[in-house]
Amino acid sequence: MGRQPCCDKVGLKRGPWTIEEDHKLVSFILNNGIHCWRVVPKLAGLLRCGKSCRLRWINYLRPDLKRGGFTEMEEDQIIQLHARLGNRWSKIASHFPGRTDNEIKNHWNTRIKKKLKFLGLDSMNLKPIEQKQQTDNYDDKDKTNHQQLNDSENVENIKSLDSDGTKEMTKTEENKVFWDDSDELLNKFEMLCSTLDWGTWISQDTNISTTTNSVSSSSVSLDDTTTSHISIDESSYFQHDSLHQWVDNMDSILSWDAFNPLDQDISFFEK
DNA sequence: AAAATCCTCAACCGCAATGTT
DNA sequence: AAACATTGCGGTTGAGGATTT
Repeated sequence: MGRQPCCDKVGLKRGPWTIEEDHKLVSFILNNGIHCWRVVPKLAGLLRCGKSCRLRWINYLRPDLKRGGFTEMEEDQIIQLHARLGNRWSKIASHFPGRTDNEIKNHWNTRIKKKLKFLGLDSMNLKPIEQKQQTDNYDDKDKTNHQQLNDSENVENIKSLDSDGTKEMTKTEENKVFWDDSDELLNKFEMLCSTLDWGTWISQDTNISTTTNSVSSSSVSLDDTTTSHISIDESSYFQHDSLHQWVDNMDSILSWDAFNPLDQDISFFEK
C-alpha cells in the first residue's frame, strides 16, 4: 500500500501567507503550544496543511528567530561547517541559534557560492579551481562585482598562502593547487578569511547585510525555562505593524510547558 | 519608460526517518 | 513485525522585486 498524503489538499490554501493567517497561527501556538501539526490548522482555523503551518512557524514566525543578514563571522562559520558536513543544512543550522536551515541553504546557494567562486575556490571542497575556468565562468555582473571588490589582489593571496602563511603551496604543471588533508584545508581557509577583508566586501557587495545586521541582533529573547518572559526589540521584530503591536501588547506569555494541553480537544476532534 | 533579465527567498514537494498502534 | 501516521530534511520552484538593456 502506498503512503497516504500528509493531508487532504482539496480546498487547502497554498502560496504566500497573509497577515491574518500569521496572526491565527502565532496566536494559536503561543496560547496552546504545538502538540500535533496535523491538527494545528484545523484548530487554528486555517485552510492550510500542517506541514505548511510547521514550515511557516519554523522559518518565519518563531519568536526566537534571528532576523537580518548574515554577518561575515557567520558566513565564515557556515563555510567551515559546510566543508565538514556538506549539504546537511539542519546540522549546520544547529550551530546558529535563531537561524533556520532554509535560510542558511538559501544564503549558501545565492551568496556564498558566488563569493567562493570570486575567490577561485570550489564551493564543494574549497579547493582552488583552475584560473581559466574561473575566468570563463564569470558573467558580466560577476566581473563588475569583482572589479568593485578589487579583490584580484586577494585572489593572489589565496594562491600564495601556506599553512604558516609565508610559503607558496605546491603547484602542479596544470597550475592547480592541491590540499590533501581536510583539517589543513579548513585551517588554511580560516587564515584566508582573516587575510581577506570580507566585512568591507560585504558592505560593498550588498548594503542589506550590513544595514539589517545593525538592527537585528537578538531582537527577541524567549526564556522558556520558567514563567516565560519575552522582551521585544521594537526596531526589528515582526515586519507587520499590526502583528508587532499584537505581540507588543501582550502582558505576559506562558511558558511552553505551561500551555494547556490540547490532548482532549485533539482526540475529540479526531473522532 | 518599458521590456527583458537577473536575483532572492518563501514555500512546496517527495522521500526518509521516526513514532505509534 | 507490519502498517500507517507524523515529522524532518534537502532539493527545487516560482513570484515578485531589483537591475540592466
